[in-house]
Amino acid sequence: MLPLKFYLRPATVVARELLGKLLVHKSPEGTTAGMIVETEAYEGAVDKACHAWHNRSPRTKIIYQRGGLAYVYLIYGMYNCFNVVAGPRDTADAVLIRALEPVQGIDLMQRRRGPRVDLRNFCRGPGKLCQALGITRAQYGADLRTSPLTIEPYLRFAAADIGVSPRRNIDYAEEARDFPWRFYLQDNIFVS
DNA sequence: GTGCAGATCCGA
DNA sequence: CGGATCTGCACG
Repeated sequence: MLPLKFYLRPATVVARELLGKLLVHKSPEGTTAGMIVETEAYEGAVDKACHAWHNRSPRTKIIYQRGGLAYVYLIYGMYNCFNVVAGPRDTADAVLIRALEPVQGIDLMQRRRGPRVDLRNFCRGPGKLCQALGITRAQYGADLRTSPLTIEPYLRFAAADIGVSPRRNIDYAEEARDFPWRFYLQDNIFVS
């Protein structure tokens, strides 16, 4: 379990430090887990790409809660995306988990993703990893320190191993489009 | 009430 | 490159 303090920092800091951590989901069907290899930070105070930017709605209210909770939303009517809420209460920070390296529960991931999908594509993309781990909006608001959906320490990487780039698919976000807030493990084949 | 765009994925 | 499929929000 990561200490609460880990989460009570800006999304840009948490996004970097989540790399190499283990995302674990203990579901009724079994346990699946993967190492976080790609993240994106969203900071609502200054970030037009953030769902909570000037927008406190039933869907986004969790982003204004303290860090360490799960923000899960439905995208394009079909896929779930999983975020880690960051920062203290009344900040609008969140970290989108974009890709995992599968670690545990490979068989269950295969069943959830389909028989023809190969290991490399189990968790390469925010929608795919939610499907592989069985994460849905039922986990909206889950406390990542006490619920079946948790994040654990796993591997540590040096700053030189971490790549930085603009975020994906936010062309609408004007100047925020170019913020270098996507973080990933260089040379990891599971990065999207 | 209606219309539309979205932090995606898959298959042609 | 287009279609799937649904929700939140703007508009009126």
